[in-house]
Amino acid sequence: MPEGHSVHRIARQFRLHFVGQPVAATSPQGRFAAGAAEIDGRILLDARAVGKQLFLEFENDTYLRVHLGMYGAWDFAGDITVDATVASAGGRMGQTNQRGTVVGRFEDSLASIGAPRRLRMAESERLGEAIEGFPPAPIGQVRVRLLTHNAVADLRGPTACDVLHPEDVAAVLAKLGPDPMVDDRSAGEERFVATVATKSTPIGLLLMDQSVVSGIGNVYRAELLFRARIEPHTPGKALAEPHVRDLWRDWDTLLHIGVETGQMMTMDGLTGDAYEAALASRDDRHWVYHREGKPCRVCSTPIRREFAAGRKLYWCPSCQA
DNA sequence: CATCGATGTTGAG
DNA sequence: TCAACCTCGATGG
Repeated sequence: MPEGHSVHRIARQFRLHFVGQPVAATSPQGRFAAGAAEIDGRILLDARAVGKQLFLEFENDTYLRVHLGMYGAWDFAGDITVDATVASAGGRMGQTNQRGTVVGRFEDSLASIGAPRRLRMAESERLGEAIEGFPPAPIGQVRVRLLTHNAVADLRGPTACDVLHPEDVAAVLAKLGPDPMVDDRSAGEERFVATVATKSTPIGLLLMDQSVVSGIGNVYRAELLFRARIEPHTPGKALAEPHVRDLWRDWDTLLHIGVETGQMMTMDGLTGDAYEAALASRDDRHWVYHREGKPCRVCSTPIRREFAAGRKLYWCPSCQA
């Protein structure tokens, strides 16, 4: 269940360990057999994320486009190294076995390693055997397996997984708003500011609209609005332009932090005991997200929650007045 | 063990 | 507006 930062980290993992290699593509689950056959054996040329979408570019103008949606995840195994930024952030992305290979789940850096925690016994045994050899046997419903001579990536549960050609890729990209990791910094900001200024839609919905800005999900939405002290129902066009610019720049900041740490760090402004306490609780490390009824960390007013477009929106009615 | 809900999107009605 | 998609961790009995 990633927001944009996770997908950028996945793209980086593909760049580090798969780009430049011929890739054997299969669909152990069978549901993507035809698509896998199209890319099977081709060299991976590039891996890029735009918002929550991942584009793997193969030879012959062939792209694999993946959107993880709500449940999707990539599992990497083989000679996958934990990069320095992950290690320094205390991330537990991968677990090294005796032979120096790593099995890591790439939903985000804090996810459990190697296998779901509640594997059936038979699956645990299979996994144990699999780690000893390479490649490991696929576990569960693997939509796509991408395999090089020393690394493997398993995709499960994606919302979207398609083989595309350049014109299709262009069409997808055309529908996406700016991504601070992709677009030129000021160009992205100008696009975002200009779009928001035309919309009467509440800013709380605009931030979730991938055609307005790419990569923001429900957590970052709530946290960005709190950090900016903006009332979520405010129409976009009613916001003062400097505030909209600040929103964009804060998204740029949080996204870069997220990509480097693998965590949705939104309380970097906290210090001392409050920060430690927040980090100690994995489920309560944000300003307002998932904190309905709890006292605002700034003013102690109970955090409010409502459904907006089918998603839970959290905010402090006092700080974000 | 059964049930629920989730960091998301699409398409039907 | 809402169900479907599809997976798994959290929760409760």
